[in-house]
Parts: sequence; structure tokens; C-alpha cells
Amino acid sequence: MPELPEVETICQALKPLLEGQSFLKIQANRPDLRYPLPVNMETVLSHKLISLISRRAKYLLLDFSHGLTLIWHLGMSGRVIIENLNALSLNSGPHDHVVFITSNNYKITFRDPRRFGFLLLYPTNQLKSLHPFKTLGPEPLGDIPLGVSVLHAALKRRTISIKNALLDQRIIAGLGNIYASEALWQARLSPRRGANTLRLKETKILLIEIQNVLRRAISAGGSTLRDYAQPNGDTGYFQYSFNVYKREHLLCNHCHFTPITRIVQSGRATYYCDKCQQ
DNA sequence: CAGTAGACTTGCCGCC
DNA sequence: GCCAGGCAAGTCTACT
Repeated sequence: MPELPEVETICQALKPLLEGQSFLKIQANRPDLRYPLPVNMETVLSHKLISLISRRAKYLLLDFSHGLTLIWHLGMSGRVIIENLNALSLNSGPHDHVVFITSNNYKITFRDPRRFGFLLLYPTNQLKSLHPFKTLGPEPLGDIPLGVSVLHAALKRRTISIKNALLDQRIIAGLGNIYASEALWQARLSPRRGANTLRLKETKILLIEIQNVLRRAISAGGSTLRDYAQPNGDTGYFQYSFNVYKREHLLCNHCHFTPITRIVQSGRATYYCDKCQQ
């Protein structure tokens, strides 16, 4: 599910709620997701001050004031649900694997049917040396935004298709299958082009369109295909703004003439307009 | 090292 | 109506 815009939406919802608070109770309903849950998670984290909530690539990071960071990845189908404990009816389901009760009376649920998501605990000051953080590429929307020359140099070294390059988190952090296709359509670049064939001018346009599409998706609260929802239960709305993703056989929104093509690259669907995107 | 195929897992869509 | 098989927001591992 969650690519950068979805994780950012969740981060922005959790931040004002949890910073300065703590967890009173952490209930794990199974021993593992993708990886075993952190050992003694409740003992180690409960009643500890949450000092900072942030996002890096598709990872949520919860920093605790005693020096540990809870690394939270949502996998493909992970979802975060925020409910007020005073609400009349609280949701629960068979895939609610971890439930956090907060000091300000909220219930935070980690729901993940496919269990590709995970929670890991690691010392905050050593995060940068932990895989995958040590090889993660730059943030497209960071305080020090990814520069064109850096992206162009990284692409120059790769012979894989530009679509696959955009999915490589070591080149650029946070893009996934939806937004890679959408950004390439906006930039009028064929997903089949070799990454190393992009000219500097094309890389510049691509980077601008990546940033635009991510910003617009964040404003829309992300994209809901099936499992994803904003933490308040609303769907995301960016799926209504897709120009190519899941639009095979529908006419291109740019030329209004060519049906959108679906191809498979490295086992993943790619959608594009064969006429507009060169 | 670079690139690709397969693995993990559950559930939906819809073929026959 | 039933149900085979493909497909899905991600990323790690094993192999060439």
C-alpha cells in the first residue's frame, strides 16, 4: 500500500497526537509480522516519553526520549487506525496485530492483513548505520531536496529501465509502483527507457513531476486501492486523480486518443501512454 | 557489483 | 452459484 504520500499522511496524523505523550499499554496479538516483534516491547516502551515522530522513505520513526526508535513499516497492506477511547464503538478485526493505548486516551491500531509490515526497535543514534537506512537514497521532498545533478548521476550508472530505477530506494526514497508510473506520465517519459539514457533536461522534468505528484497525493491524503485508509478512517482521494495507474485500455488524459498500455517490468505492472511518453 | 526471479501472505475478482 | 488462478501499495534473498 503505502508509498511516501500514504506514510506521510499517517505521520502527520500521529505527530500532534503522540509527541509529548507515552504508551500506557502495548498489546501484541501475535509474536511476529514480517519479523518477530521487538523483544519485551511493552516493558521497554510503555510510560516512556515519545519525543519525535518522523518519516524516512516509507518508514515511520517514533523516537523515545530514552534513546530508542520504533521503526514502523506498513508493508503492502498495513494501516494505522486512530480512535478515541471514549468513542462509543471501537473497531477491531482479525488482522489487528498490535494495539497501542496512549496517555491521552487514544487507541492506535496496526492492522495488516498480509503481514509484510514490521516493527523494529533500534538505538536512535545508530539508525543511520542500520540497513536499509545506510543505503537509502535522498528524500524527494526533504529539507535539502534531492538535486537534479545527484539524481542524474545516479541514473547514469544504471542500465535498468527508468521505471525500475524509480522503485530502487537507494536512488530515490519513497516512490512505489503507483507514483513511479504517474510521475513518468506527467514527465512524458517512457517507463521502458534505460535509466542511463535520460538527458539532464529530462531528468530535471522528471524530478519536478515526481515532486509535484507526491505533493498532490499528500494533499489528497494518499491513494486508497483496497486496504489503505487515513488514520481517521477516511479513504485517501488521490486514486481519483490517477492518469495511468489501473487505467489500462482507457484513453490517455493527455492525447485523448491512445489507450493506456499495461506492461510488466520485473514482475510489477507499469501503466503508460505509448504515444505521449517517449 | 548489477540485474532478475522468487519468496513471503491474505483476500478479492471473476472464469468456468 | 462455485471456485481456479491471477493479481495487489513492498522489500529481502538467492541466483546468474
